[in-house]
Amino acid sequence: MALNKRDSIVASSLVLFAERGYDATTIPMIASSAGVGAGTIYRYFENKEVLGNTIFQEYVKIFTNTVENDFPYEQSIRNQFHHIFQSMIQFTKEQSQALYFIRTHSSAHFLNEESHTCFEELLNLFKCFFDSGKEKKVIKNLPSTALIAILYGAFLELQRLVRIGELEPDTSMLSDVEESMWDAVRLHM
Amino acid sequence: MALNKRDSIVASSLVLFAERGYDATTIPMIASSAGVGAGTIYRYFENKEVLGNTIFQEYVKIFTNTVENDFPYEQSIRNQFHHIFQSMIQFTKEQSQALYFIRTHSSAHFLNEESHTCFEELLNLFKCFFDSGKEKKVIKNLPSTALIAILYGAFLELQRLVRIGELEPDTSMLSDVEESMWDAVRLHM
Amino acid sequence: MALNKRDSIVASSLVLFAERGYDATTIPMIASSAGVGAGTIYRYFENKEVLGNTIFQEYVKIFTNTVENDFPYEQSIRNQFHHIFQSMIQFTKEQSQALYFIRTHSSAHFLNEESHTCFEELLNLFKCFFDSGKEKKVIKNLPSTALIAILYGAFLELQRLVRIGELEPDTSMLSDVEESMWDAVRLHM
Amino acid sequence: MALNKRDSIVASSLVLFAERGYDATTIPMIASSAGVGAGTIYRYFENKEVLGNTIFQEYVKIFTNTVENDFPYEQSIRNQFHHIFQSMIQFTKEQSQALYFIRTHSSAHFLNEESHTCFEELLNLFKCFFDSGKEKKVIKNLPSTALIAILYGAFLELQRLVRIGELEPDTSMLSDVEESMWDAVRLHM
DNA sequence: TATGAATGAGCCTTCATTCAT
DNA sequence: AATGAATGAAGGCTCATTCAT
Repeated sequence: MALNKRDSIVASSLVLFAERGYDATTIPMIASSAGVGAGTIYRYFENKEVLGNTIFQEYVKIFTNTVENDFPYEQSIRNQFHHIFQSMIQFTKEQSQALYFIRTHSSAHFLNEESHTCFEELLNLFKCFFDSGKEKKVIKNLPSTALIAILYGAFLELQRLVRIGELEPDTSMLSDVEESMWDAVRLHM
Repeated sequence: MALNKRDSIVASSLVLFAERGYDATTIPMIASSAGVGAGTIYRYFENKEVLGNTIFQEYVKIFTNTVENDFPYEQSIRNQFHHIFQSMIQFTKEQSQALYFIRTHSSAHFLNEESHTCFEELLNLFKCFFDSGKEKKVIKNLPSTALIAILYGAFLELQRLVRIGELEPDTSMLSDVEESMWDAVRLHM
Repeated sequence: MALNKRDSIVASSLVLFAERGYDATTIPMIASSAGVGAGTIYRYFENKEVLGNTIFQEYVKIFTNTVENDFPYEQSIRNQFHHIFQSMIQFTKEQSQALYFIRTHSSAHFLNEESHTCFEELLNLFKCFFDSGKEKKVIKNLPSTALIAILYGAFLELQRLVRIGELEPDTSMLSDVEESMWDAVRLHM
Repeated sequence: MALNKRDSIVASSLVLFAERGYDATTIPMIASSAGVGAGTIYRYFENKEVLGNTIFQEYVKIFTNTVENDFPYEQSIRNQFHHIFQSMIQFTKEQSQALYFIRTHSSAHFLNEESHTCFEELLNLFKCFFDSGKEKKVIKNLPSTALIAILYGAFLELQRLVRIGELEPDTSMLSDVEESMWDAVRLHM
């Protein structure tokens, strides 16, 4: 926790935004949780809205990078799906609060154009994957947005369970879940 | 809209809570939208928190009832799944705002014990279904909480797309989605 | 002091703005001086800036009306001057703080276009008078803005003395001052 | 502008206080305008209030000295008046911001006893002049405070016009103004 | 000596809640 | 029972002031 002040503010904000939501989180809460004065926050972020957008974009980008990193474009759709699923798990592990924050705020009123674009880019990654999968007749012929919703929605809800301690994310369970979600999107012949 | 005042307040609150979120909705907003004086709301609800919890519980119960109603306990797991899926769609159609409100507020900071219990009961319905399905070797051997998360999470995310107009909920698409989600949870032999 | 709330707020604001200046006067100060809650001020004025502008315009208009009222256009320049001087004295008596507030804030940073226009109209009254006086060769041939400055500036400073109790505004002194100021602007042949 | 730091702070403060007013001028503004760190200001002035008072007194004293300097005690009242008027013009020219600052802050809330005394001393100069003039039956028999108000008030208002560019301070206009103000205070027989 | 990051008191403003009507 | 004017606690934010470097 003994990071520099900016990181400390970001970390505390993320946790509070995830736990209570942006609107129910006050600047004094963030300040005290980050161990800084309320005024200090304004040395790093113009205002609360900018803070919210910055954090949103920062973590969406980390998520996007996690998925994009070493993406096995040359391999089978199933392997690509495996990569995506593993990326989601890895991001969840490293940034347990971040994914939940992104989920609960991806259409929040305070998000600006840039944040939306940033989020679209993430979704676009998934879209490309599903489109190529549909082309190869490996993925169900549902709208890509729907396929993303199924994968992303299910994953987020699972992640919520892990967060609140209702689900133990051991390897075997995770691989079962991966199989379940693959079953959901793949074309059964 | 000429309901009695209480219902009018509940209806208006639901819409506003769904559209703007609980924290960003003010009592005067609700009052003016419900066509009553601000003070009147306090004749029916002790305070904003009670109002929020009441609405949450009310609609979760309606959802629960929709699923429980005419539940085909005697029929196949697949038929039971169909019933559940149809119930979700029906509830979505009838109470388009309600499901979104429940989704976005199911772990809101203002919810009290009773609200959480109420929500657990809804999830428990699904749990029972999945448990019996697993027993009969028709449903994947994943924790029921995980299966619920997959079904519920995916459905909610899809519903969000419909809400924002990104997805057209025609019959054929819906039946494809049902199939996809059944694929996700059923045991493939 | 038992006026309605709006008037009470206006009256208190005027006194405080005059005594401490707009920037050094806080909303809580006004509220407590007016005997209302801080929030109440915002039922009557959108914000502090609007409050400042409203008061400025309100009193400038009263001043303007005081001067315009029964203006003896048909009479001699000297009589017109007498009317103007008497109007200033009357306004000062009735609204002792107002003139000082106007003086100290007539180029304040918070004034909007409308306030400036309103003030220009007041100055224009004087300008017209001096212009007609110059035409008739009764008033010195100085720019009207300068003549206004001399009359208005001197009067304001005198009024300040009365306010702080350094000068007793009895009739004979006032008529001497009027004579002095008339001497300042009239053309001596 | 490469003065020592103290002078640089004083000069910058004067300009900002004159332009924006004491209350609307922040310490960081002064610091950046003076090219020093914000903390440095506190090496030279205990706090903002002390800074304000110091500057007020400093410039009032310069004004006083300008008037006192080479005062023609031996000459006629008219000549003395000319000296005073010329001093005011000279001070205005050299310290254009200072006179405006003094004018707009001469009864500011932050001024302490010493500042008021200092200002009184300036006024006292004028008082002595008018008293001796009245004794010699050259000046109107008005209270000296009133005569000062007329001279000083008119002059300040004129100076404001020059400042905002509404009046061109050429020699002929200035001598007309001097004549006008002399007419205001002198005894007409 | 000089700095500017950090602080927190206090500002303006909003809004849940009360209460006289 | 219903209202909405009034309230004041609390939020976001600014800025005079301090202090470690």
